Amino acid sequence: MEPVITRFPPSPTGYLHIGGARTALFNWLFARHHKGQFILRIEDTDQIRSTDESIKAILDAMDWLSLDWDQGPFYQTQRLDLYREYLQKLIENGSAYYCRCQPEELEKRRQQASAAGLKPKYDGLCRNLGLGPGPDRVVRFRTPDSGTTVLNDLIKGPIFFDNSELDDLVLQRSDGMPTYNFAVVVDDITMNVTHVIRGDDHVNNTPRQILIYQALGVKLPFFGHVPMILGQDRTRMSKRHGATSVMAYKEMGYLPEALVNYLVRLGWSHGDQEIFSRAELIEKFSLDNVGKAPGIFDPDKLLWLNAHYLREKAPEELTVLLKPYLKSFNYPEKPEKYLAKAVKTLQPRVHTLVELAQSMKFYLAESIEYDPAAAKKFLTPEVKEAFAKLTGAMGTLEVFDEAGLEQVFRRIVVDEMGMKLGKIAQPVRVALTGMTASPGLFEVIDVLGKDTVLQRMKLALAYIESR
RNA sequence: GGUCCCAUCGUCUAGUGGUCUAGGAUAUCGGCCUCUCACGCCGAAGACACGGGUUCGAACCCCGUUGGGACUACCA
Repeated sequence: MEPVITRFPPSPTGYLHIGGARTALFNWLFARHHKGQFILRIEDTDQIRSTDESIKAILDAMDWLSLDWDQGPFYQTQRLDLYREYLQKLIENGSAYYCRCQPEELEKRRQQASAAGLKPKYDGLCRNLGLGPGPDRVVRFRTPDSGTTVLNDLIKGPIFFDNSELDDLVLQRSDGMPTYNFAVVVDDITMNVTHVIRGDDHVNNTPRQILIYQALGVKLPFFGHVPMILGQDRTRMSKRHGATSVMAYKEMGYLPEALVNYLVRLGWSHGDQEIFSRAELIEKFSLDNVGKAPGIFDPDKLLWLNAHYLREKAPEELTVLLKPYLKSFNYPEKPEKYLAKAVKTLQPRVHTLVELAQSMKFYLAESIEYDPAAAKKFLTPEVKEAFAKLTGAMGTLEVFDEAGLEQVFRRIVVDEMGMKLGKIAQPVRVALTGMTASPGLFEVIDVLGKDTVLQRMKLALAYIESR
């Protein structure tokens, strides 16, 4: 069995989007599963729209997702000789011909044709003129006008196309650049690609490509067309459906493993399993379990997965990842150990790194602000006595840890004062965090440390006095 | 318009003729846990688009209808 070779061929006309990332991922997984190779190829033959920034953005995103390639990146603009060589073969064997029709005329004739109720395909004007090269001339493929082309799709099964429906597509533009359908074929042939896995928006291109393979007398690769990812309104994902750029998810505080897990499960499944490690993915991924129906991108489920992976991370590791996000909030610097301890208490309560950074505020800021409603409700004269006693008791504590703290609280509040712990926990929480929702009270006290806790308790006492 | 693809809870999906009074996940709602909020646990509600066949028997096979999507460039 020949080794599997897959490829991901983005065109550098923008950032890597969610759909492209999934295609890349499927190709990567398929190659890794079969212990084959994964190629990265930059399809930059559209010189007007291709940019270096886009190339960098795509590479960055691939890197963030840990999708490494074994060959490339190859650039089509550096392979022009190859396309010319293959084009010559087609011209020589009569499968391609020069055409001098100009874009404007073509457009006009297309409109006339559809006005007359005909297919707006190329009318074959230059087909048998025997034209040679010349300025403003393109090379077209001579599509058979009868017969059927079969695409045996790995995902969708056999699909039949009448060749008469296809027209004579342009192979080489008047500027000498190959067009997509031609360059892909030449590249996939010369790179020995065995499996072409791509979005099913390419299904209709495939018969044209198959015809080119055949005209070249070359063996076909396997094709697998993956259904598209749709937005909430069931149309193709685009900017108006929210963030579509992979890197935008990084900025929003998502973990690459969450995005990968989400993307792979959108269109592929393995029984009832939802969570997959990278190793499991490689082991279990198969085209057989890729569905045929398009999927709608569901931000809620992604968020859930992200929260899941956030919870799984070791606090120290998460702290490292959190640093850049913390920075954007301009908090005072704190030691790594302190950060990790604080992170640990917040981990199960947040969904993104941004949310985590945001919720670190009461641990990091010099002073806290009371939520007005919370202060009004909980920082009242009736907790004064308890606050005073608690502050005093905590001040004398030798070991300032969770268990000891809880003991002190229970002794004073429950035993001595005969109150329910809950009655006093909320006010203390407000005094320490400014909010009514936070990690466990004793965890918070433990992380904050004696000095800060006593200081904030005294501040709260003063606040109560002043109202 | 033409060509092609698709169709199970709101969403992602399991399901490949009988085990389906259709399973899981997410989202929603309720309860438990509890110092709050989360996490976690338990529970509720929620789907085979429709119509014909084939068959002893269809979510599963066939046809049609409807609905949705993609493509229809000297873009990829």
